[in-house]
Amino acid sequence: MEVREMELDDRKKKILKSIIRNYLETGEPVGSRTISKFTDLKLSSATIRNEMADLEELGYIIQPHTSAGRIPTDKGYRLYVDDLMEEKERQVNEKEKQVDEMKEFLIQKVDKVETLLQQMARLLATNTNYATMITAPQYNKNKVKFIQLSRVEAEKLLIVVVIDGNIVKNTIIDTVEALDDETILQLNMLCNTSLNGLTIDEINLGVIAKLKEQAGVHKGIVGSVLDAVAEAITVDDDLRIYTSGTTNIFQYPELSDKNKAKELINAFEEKRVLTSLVHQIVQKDDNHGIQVYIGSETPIQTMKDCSVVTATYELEEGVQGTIGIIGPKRMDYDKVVDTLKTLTTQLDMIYKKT
Amino acid sequence: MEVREMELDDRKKKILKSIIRNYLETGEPVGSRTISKFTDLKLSSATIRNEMADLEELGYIIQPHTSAGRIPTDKGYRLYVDDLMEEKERQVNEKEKQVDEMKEFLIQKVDKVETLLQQMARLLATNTNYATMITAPQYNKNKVKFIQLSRVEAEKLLIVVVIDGNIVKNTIIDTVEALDDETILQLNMLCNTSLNGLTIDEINLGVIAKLKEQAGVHKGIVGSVLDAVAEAITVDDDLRIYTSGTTNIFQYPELSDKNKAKELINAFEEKRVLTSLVHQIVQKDDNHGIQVYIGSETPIQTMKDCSVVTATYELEEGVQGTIGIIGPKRMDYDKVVDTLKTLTTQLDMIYKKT
DNA sequence: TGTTAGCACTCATTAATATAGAGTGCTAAT
DNA sequence: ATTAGCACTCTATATTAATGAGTGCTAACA
Repeated sequence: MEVREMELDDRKKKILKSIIRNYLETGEPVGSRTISKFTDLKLSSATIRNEMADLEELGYIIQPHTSAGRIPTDKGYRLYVDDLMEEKERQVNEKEKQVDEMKEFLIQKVDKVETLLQQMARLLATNTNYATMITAPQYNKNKVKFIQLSRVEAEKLLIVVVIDGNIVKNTIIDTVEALDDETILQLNMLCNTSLNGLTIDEINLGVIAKLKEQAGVHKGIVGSVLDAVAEAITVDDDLRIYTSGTTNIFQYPELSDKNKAKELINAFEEKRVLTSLVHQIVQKDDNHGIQVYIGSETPIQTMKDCSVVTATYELEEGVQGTIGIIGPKRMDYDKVVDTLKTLTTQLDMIYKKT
Repeated sequence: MEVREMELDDRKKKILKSIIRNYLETGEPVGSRTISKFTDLKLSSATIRNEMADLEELGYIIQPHTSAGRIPTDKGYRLYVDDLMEEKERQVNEKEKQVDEMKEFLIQKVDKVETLLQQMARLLATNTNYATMITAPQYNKNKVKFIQLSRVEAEKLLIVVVIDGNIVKNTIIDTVEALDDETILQLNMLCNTSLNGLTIDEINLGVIAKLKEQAGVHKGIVGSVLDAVAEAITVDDDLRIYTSGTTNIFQYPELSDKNKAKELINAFEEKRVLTSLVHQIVQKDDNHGIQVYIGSETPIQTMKDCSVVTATYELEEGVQGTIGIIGPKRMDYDKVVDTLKTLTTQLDMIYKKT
């Protein structure tokens, strides 16, 4: 047997691409005869068989069992996504239709971001037939715009914080003693003068500690108020994840095994599991930070039989969130990436203009 | 053949009860021999067979196929729940343990009601092995306590509404023209004097329309502000449903058929579907409004193969919500009812005391 | 030297068949 | 009224056989 470096020449690539394409559609192992007819290479099945043997040796495809066709490995998918996949020449019609449908959704008065996100998730899910998730925007880089304290009961204080992007957060706290109007006014002044313009990150870091020290006569109250402010602006970022179409996974036999399905759907229900998909730091590129995780590449163990595609969206400067699409490894990468691009672009346009 | 009214005598009841008990445990059709040994009636299987034939004729049980045992019909379950079911003599230990576990959860500082509800749902789900849902409290009967308008940007107005139970709702609206401090002050006065103390229902009914008419110089702005207030207090009550353990249904073969499972889980994901389970008007009885829907009795079509048990809880006077447990028709009714009673009582205690 | 036809072989899927067992309904005896 | 006994039904399970898709390898070919 001749020992030499095996090359992934052009023909092999074409064959691999055909195999993957075919598998993406059917979900069945694909054999040499199919490829022989499928491609324009005019090669006999026997030749294809030889090439396939090579591709298997190179680790791009694998046989589920001895006398079956080949299916792509994670490595194969990776190559496909990185090199082989072409921007699909989708009919403009379809694209337009999709965008229209989206606009229709968006035009319905969605004052609450939450509603918008839930609708987006649903739209994406029905459009792609995969499971989707959208995180609420992270505001940590945004600045506090306005703080207001007001008494709602003798010993209860309402704290409202507005941050860039006009996100409102609030808490009600118990004050140990009743506060008179004068004190509340002072507290208001203090908070606004010292916290406005700071980002949430900055506030959490240490400003509060300093402020507490500086607090004069109302030391105790200032402390608890500041704590409450800090909490109000930090809390619950991890909870706000909207999902949809989780039951779409039943469409894909390779995922709808009872145990797998249970685990997967569970992950979607326990949304905190999904947080590891969130892009922590979003580098601004024109690709909307699209990332493709194939099989075991994904950060979530229970999704090792899936592929995950994530993108970032930006409602306003600095108000960003993550969109994720989760499907079988044989997901239609072209379409998904394309859809995500369209969606994020669209969002940018709609919201940036306003 | 003798024609006579068939009686559901005591022995038949005992047998029916045994059949159902047994079926609840195993999920398998139960045969005459089993019952013959299971009960203390000291009857032979042949006798049981005769009785079973009668029970079938009466519509309480049915044979899935000719040579199988019997399973209860919805009518059978209904009789069981209404008449045959006894307060199970659960070991106090277990009950205590359960409550303790619950308290442990509750003691963790759960300032946000949402977090509490989500945790409760989860706790219930793991405890019962069924799917659970909890609605956020409805506040429609509660009164507006406090309204505050403040300017966050030149032409943006923040509206904060606090209602009984210290629920805070807010919106930001665009004002057509910039408002000066004086105007805002006036608006504040107007809202507070005319809306405070009214229930949400009342406000929605017609107060706003009247107010708009009375509005003097700032007619336009008053209108939009009031609309915003109305919207802030109405919005999103239907969205706030927390679910957990939906994948538990996979444990029950009769539900884990792919299509059924898909439909069911979907219903849980599209939470609005669940709203029909909410008790619209809660009559105050010591049974916590516990209701049992068996099979086709349930208001939700997709759950016609399930049973649903609902109860109401009350965090504070007038702040009520619904808890639902959804499982197979052969759910452990005793345990579920019992658990719900314990939970709601416990909630009442914890929150009423404070 | 790369390509192809041909053939023996493997293995999953499907269908066909047999077997075992649970449970019933009915009859006749107690 | 109750029960033992038996023939009968129907599901579930295991066994076997048949089918066919697909491979790897060899030898012939351009």
